[in-house]
Amino acid sequence: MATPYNHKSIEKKWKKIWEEKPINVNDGKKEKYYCLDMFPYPSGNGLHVGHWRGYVISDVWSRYQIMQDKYVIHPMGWDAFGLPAENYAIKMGVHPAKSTQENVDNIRRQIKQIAAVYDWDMEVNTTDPAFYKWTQWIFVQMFKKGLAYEKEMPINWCPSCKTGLANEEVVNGKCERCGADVTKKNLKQWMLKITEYADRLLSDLDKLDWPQKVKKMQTDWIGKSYGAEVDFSIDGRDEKITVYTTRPDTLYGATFMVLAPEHELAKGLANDETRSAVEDYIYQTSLKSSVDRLQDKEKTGVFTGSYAINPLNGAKIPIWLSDYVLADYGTGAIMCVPAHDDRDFEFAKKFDIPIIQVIAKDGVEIPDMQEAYTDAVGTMINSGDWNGMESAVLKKEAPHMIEKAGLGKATVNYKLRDWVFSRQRYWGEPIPIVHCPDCGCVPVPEEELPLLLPDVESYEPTGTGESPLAAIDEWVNCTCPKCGKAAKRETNTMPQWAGSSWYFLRYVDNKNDNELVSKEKAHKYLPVDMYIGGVEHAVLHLLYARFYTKFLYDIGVVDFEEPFTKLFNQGMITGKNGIKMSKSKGNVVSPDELVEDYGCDSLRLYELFVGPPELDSEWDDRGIDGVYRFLSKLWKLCESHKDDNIEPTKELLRERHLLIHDITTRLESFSLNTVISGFMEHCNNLSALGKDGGIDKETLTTFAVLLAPFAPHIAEELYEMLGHDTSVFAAGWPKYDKALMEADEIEIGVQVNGKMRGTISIPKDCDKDSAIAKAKEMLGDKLSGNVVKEIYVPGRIVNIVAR
RNA sequence: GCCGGCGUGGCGGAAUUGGCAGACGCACCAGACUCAAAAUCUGGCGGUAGCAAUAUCGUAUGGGUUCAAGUCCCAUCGCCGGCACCA
Repeated sequence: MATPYNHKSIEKKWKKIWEEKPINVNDGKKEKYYCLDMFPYPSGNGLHVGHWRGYVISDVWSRYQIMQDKYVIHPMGWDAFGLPAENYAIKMGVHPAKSTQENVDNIRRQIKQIAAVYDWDMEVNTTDPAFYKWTQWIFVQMFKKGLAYEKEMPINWCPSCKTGLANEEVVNGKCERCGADVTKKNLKQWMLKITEYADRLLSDLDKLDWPQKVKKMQTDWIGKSYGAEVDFSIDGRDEKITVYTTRPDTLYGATFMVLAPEHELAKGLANDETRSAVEDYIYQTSLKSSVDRLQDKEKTGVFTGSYAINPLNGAKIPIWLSDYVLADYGTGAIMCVPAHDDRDFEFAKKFDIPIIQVIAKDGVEIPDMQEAYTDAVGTMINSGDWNGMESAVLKKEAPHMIEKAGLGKATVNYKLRDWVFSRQRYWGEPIPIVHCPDCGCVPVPEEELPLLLPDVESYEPTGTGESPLAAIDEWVNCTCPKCGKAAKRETNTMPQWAGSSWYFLRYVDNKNDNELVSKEKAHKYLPVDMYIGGVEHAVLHLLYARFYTKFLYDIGVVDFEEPFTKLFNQGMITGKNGIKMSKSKGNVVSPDELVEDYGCDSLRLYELFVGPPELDSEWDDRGIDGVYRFLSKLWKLCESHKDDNIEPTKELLRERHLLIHDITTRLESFSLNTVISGFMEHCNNLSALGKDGGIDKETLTTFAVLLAPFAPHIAEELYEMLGHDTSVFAAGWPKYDKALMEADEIEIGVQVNGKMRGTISIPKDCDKDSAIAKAKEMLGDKLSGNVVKEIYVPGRIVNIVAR
């Protein structure tokens, strides 16, 4: 009696068995493999099919490693502090601790449906005091090393989220979280000196097996450039202004200088005549949001009334202020060479400033210049001693020449800025610092950590730049740990990235009260071998986590400098027409019903089958029927196998080894969508081959074993049905034999002048003459004219060139 | 503006990296089973011409290299992503 494929009973059965007898065991001898998902923040909406994809990919990969006899570390946790969680709680009118807990429970339930081999004993939650004790501890260590410092400066401010933001959180002048226009606000902030690690963060990218795209994004974000700082004296004054330039070769062409309006000397350079205009310009600039400042296409500026002296030739050049110069990059002041820089050219044209060419393009000065010549290609002119030199050579040598002459120094600059680390919000780790009137900033003693986030009724953001914690007197008022005098606590909290910058270290030792992670376990189980998640964290989380890891390496906590050896970015699953799934668009597909109707195995396969895992894919519910039919077909094929004594035919044996080969090579290269199509194709082939004599047990068993990482429940069931009494995951990964994959007779294409004209069947090791002869025989009178050339590529093609 | 990536049937997508374009699946069409439908099974499914064998065109567009190009080179168009006054 044939029974149809019943996903419900099969999946229920094997979930229970795995719970009783886990398939992933640490016997202390096996090689470890750490496969990590980017942990989710517990949103109130639960998971949709897009979230599933990443978890299915990582689970397939983990199960494959288990079948390679490795002990796989595959943990899951919750990034539960931060803005999204807090905003959700405000909306629902509950305390974030409560809503976060509920959301975690719901998502954990959904993730368990995936039937992933997560080790739930390793679970972490960034809002757990036993966890954030160490988030705070790391901050204290950074403070002690001078890497965490306080600074008052204009920072990015999101008026909607009512908090300061890091540079990385501002996307096109808008808040990364809510999309509101970011403004500037002058606030005293905690900063982390990530710039101290800029060079290592850049150079160590070479060591990583990461997508080129992500490496490039980090490289660009760090933005290293080589150049020179050049000192210009101010005419009639003692002060000097230092500018940064990457084109010191064009120094003779500087015809003016521009300072950022925020530059400390800006105001002082004005004279009685220019003072009101200068002060007005500085004031107007301060009102502009970063969006306005970005979008202003027309250059604006004001002449200060002062002049700088070009150190090379003593030329007097006017000093201007303009908001196209950034205060926080380089020195906040630039020398302007309009002939060889687009922005300077535009500015010079608008304000009628002279343009002096110093590089002769193709050996001549450009007559009637309409745009700047920005290439460093050509011979120097109008440049005193430098005349006749090659610009490209001079560009490299000039910084050292300038340094030697005492006019400045060769220097390197980065676009990367220090990390604004304070948030004026409630739902985050309190920064463990006490402000003492006598001792200044004093860290909370390590034995007093964690510094608990006080439980309060009202936690909504104030919008004033003060944290909600500032209103809780009994928490704020404390005594200085150093001198015992009355003092006040720091009231800002940490950004969401604080916990996610190191959580992957904690999984392997999540109950350790004495250390962030024991040296032994860190050495044994880390770093992460495979990290899987969306590309949206390319410069945020991934840069911060690398920074934290390098710091922890420097203070001896871990013995590796890079946290994630290999990175895989899965593409997004979108709704119809590539529209991002969202509740407001009403195009969210929940996995819950699909699991109910088709089963976890089918949904797992379909998540992979929709498209290449690294690309975005549009979700279409109808397609899941295809994978369900495939599983049903396979089920029937195995169920109809009754005779274990069937010997495989040569064709079946070949099919078996081709199957192993195809699945293994495609899985190894992460081409998971073609793994699934490969299963379907070979299932169809087997079905055809087995029509007469049936299929041998070994071939069907091999199919079940290969399918195990992808559709684990049905694989176990089929494996058992075929008469095996151990788990399919203990079967070991099948090996293919190349010799058995080859057929004796192969079919190859025959072309005449490169056009397909038919096929011939020849022995696999057929020599050229016989192949050509056979091809000509097949072609008959289709071949006309004189044969000029005969091409035979064994196993591929015959091409006859005739005129 | 600069830097990446991509462009293949009605749709999602394959193509051993230069060697039979459209695997696999969805949708669709026809047939079988059925009183009927669903499910299932069998077959078909890029365009044009033809009853057909077959011919011919065809991987965004135009050129090139090659015995052979979806794949390599040059130019153009379109879409997506990143950065965006970083001197």
